[in-house]
Amino acid sequence: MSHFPNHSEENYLKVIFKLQQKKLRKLNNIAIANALDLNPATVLEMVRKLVKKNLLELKEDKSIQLTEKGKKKALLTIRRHRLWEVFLVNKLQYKWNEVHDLAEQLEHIEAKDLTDRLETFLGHPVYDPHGDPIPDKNGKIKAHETIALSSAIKGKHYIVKSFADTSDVFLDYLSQQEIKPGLKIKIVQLHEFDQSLEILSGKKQFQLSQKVALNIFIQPL
Amino acid sequence: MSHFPNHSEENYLKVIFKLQQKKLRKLNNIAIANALDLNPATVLEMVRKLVKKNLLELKEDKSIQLTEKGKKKALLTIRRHRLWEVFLVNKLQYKWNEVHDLAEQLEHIEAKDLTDRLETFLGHPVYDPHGDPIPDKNGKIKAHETIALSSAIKGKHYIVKSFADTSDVFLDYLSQQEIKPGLKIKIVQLHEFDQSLEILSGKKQFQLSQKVALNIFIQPL
DNA sequence: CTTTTTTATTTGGTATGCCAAATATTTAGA
DNA sequence: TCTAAATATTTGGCATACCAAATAAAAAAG
Repeated sequence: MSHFPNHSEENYLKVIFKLQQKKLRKLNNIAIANALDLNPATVLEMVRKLVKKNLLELKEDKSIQLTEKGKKKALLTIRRHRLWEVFLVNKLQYKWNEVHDLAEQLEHIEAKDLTDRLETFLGHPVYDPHGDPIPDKNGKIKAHETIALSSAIKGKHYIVKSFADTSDVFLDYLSQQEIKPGLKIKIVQLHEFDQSLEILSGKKQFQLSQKVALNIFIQPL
Repeated sequence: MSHFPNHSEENYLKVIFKLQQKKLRKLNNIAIANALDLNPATVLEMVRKLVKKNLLELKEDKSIQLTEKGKKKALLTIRRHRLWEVFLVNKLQYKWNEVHDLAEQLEHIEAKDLTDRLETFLGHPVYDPHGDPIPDKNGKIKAHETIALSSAIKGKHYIVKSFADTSDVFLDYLSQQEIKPGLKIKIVQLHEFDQSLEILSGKKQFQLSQKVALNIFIQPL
């Protein structure tokens, strides 16, 4: 039996998709290595393999890009990930900040129909518990018109939609502060000195660092 | 990320447990190799590794046996497998004969609480869709001294232990009637005509069809 | 334009889990 | 008991997916 060769491959594609979205300069091996916590030599090997499989391509400037095929594969993995997250939160009563790692395992399970059945069972959810949109069965994703909290305007009202960072530490922090998708906030004060902001939600007012604000996506209300 | 080393190991333990149950003479490498469709040399290697890990032991006659530790691990894997099968059939509407391979993948997923949450979500099923009993969280398979409610005796007191049918419709029905494990009941009346029964629980009295009674397991109080 | 730093690549190595084929050992049949 | 068949074991190899360390090449800085 082949040893779940899709796991590694899918993780690479998913990470590359996410890095591409961030549009940080040109995407290189080291960025991928950092994101996956791997050695650059390892990444190089895999990138070559994925190029051979027509899932990645190298542009003239040597930056790494997903092909259409690779992008679709990445999006279908993301789809599975997000649907499982919905399952874990809505059905198994996990907290929204606890499910990432578990979904990371479940996303690689492949079986005829599984994802679509899961989607049906969950009632065709459009967003996962972190507020991120769930790609459809063709890998199409609804682009939501969110902005980073760090670029919010003083005095305006917003609704929290989703988060850029999915690490445990960040999600724990958010859950401690009771910040979650759907939270309605008002920007009370912007501090130029350290780019931190003061925010009002209901009667609770709190201050967020720039680092945090960069990782929270909001929409104007 | 560790490379899911538990997959192989768990498959060996599970298969060995099942072969042991069949009590075919003494269990040897070739039997395991056949069951897993592997080369005997491969099995030998793994058996040695599992002996080193105190999951298997070799008896004087060189037959392969699970240790207590190994047996427990096997049973917990079987538990996960069977619970996922229930999920796939009852929630995702797969047919009972379609789910084995998929459950084979799901059973290896490990996360704090996952199995117990799944069990709760599924309504503490006692049998999987194939009619096999599901081990509890300690790896114990209930050698049940329960009887079906349909064979209860008039006037006696019982406690509801489990259910044979774990389908949504049945579980919904039970929850409407507020019947769940732990409920104490008294048999008020047996109707010979249709084999239905009248039951008293606290101050609430209700009638259950034979079909329902066949699917409820009870113990004398 | 040269030096330094960063990035890419090569090389040799690891672990897991698998294989086929050769050899040794055990068991059982005659 | 001797031999044939079954089983166990050894040996050398393969693929995947990783690594560290050395080297080469490219990019940035001076």
